[in-house]
Amino acid sequence: MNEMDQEEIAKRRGLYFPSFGIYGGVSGLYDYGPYGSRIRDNIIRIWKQMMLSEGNIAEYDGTAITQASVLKASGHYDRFFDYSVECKKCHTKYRADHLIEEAGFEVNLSQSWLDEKIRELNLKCKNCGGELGPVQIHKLMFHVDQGNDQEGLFLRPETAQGIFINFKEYYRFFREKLPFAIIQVGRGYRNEISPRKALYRLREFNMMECESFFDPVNEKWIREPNDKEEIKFLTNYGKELTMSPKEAFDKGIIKSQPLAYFIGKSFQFFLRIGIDKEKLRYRQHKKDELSHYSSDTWDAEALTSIGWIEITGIAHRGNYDLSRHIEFSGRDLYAQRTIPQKKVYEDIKEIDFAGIRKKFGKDAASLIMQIKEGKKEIEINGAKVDISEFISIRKEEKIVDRENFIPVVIEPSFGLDRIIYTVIDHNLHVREESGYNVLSIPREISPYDVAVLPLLSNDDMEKMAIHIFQDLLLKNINAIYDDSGSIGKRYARYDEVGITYDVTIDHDTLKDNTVTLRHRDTKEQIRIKFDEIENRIRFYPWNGKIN
RNA sequence: GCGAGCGUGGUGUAGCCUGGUAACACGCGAGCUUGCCAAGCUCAUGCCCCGGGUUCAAAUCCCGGCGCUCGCACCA
Repeated sequence: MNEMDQEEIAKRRGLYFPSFGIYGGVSGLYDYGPYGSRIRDNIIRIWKQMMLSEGNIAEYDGTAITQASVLKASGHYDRFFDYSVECKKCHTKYRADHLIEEAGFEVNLSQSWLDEKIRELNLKCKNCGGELGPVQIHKLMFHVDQGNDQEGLFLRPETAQGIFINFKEYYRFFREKLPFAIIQVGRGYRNEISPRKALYRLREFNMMECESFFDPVNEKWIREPNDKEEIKFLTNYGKELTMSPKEAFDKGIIKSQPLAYFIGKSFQFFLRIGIDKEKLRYRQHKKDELSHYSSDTWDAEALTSIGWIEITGIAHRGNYDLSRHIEFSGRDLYAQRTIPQKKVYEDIKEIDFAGIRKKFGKDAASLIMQIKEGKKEIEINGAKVDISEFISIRKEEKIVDRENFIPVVIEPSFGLDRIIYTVIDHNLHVREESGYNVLSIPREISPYDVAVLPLLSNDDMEKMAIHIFQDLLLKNINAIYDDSGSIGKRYARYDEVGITYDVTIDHDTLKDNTVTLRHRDTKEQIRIKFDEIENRIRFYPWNGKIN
């Protein structure tokens, strides 16, 4: 299936389409239509269900509008600018900060500094030796004008930060035991310079993120990594390996147990929603490719008609985020671990308030305040006063069996839109015999459970079909009804948007309440009583094969 | 942001060079066909990205804007 086919079908069939179409659209913004929205929701539902079924994962839902101070702590505020220079002669573009780094200098991220440094070092175009133009700035975060934060507000460039900020809420929720994880499904916003390729690079996009927290001395998830599935790995040395995540961890290819665990988990998720495992690999980031905070990152990449694309990143973020938020907010975002009991002696300062009051009278209040502030030199009206006789230090014995630490984080982060693109790419086929399209996505993510179709458009059959349609709706089955055009045309219509089953009402239905159940992939049909439909599409879904 | 190409019914395209009634296929709708895999027939619906200019006349030529595709760069 080539790239244009997907976009054409997506537009024509209501999977997704450019936003604000009647006004010409805005690049990098796409809407999901009637079928696309349902596929998307089904994928989210499965993902949440798989994650929450771990038992020690809880859900979070934060706002997209974010205080500048959060993004200063996270590092986005400083790093979400691109500084570029362009060669005046051959128009090759460079990152200004990269040029200076390559010249061996520490970079100070300000536009004027970069500009001056390039002149000072007399840097030239690497391509043609031409003179470089002025340093240009590109803001990669959307700014929201307003808010009481002096810097204004921003749309979040990732959903993760809200989770880190609320770490303590969840730490309490999990009764102060690690490991646990927090998931969030939501939108992120990046002001891409040139969004491209439909759902591949968007300005507003859907993410499904999971932040899992560990004690660094016991970095271990509650379950073992998958040892059943053979997965293709591409290491940062460029070596290709095929093995299970468990084996990859045991052999030290993946250094972190939870990282291996979530690779396995994500793999099972991908298979379940219909991604082709032959077109899936996990590629380790090279040293120079790693984010500023990460010591190891593996990207799940899918081979699609636009090449290998990153659909999920599983990153070891260390304790970067929490330690930054501790530093910037001054708040306690520590976890605690139990340690062997030990005795600690603490100095307790005892102050003889009565004695001070007796000696200094009305000046006592000022003195006591100064003592409490911890001042070394106590004075009254500029004159030093000796108050040592009123202060005594007492040693107190204390038993300590807990200590603070900053948890480390493993983050699997799923790019939902790219995943949807990949699922469609991997499942959209052209029927050889007819040349028509079939979207063979798994039943679980089908936009509707079933299409209800009268064979003929006559009153009796339509009446019966609508009756069956209503009955299915009452059973909470997502059914869609259609009596337009010929039966073959309708089958083709629903095959193309991935609906797995069609129920057809024909002459026999009127006589004996049976219908035919057709399967999208095999085009086979079986005849069943209409009150068995639910059973055969929900509880014991028919696989489309006739014995 | 630069360079190149492009923007015509719901979708895919022709027409543009050489200005003069906008075309084809599919789709969608109504009907006939009583038919199980986009069948056929009849009828109907519906389009020149936006703004300005040139001209008697602009889908067509010119300018600007917006958008798309590819390449460069970017992808934190």
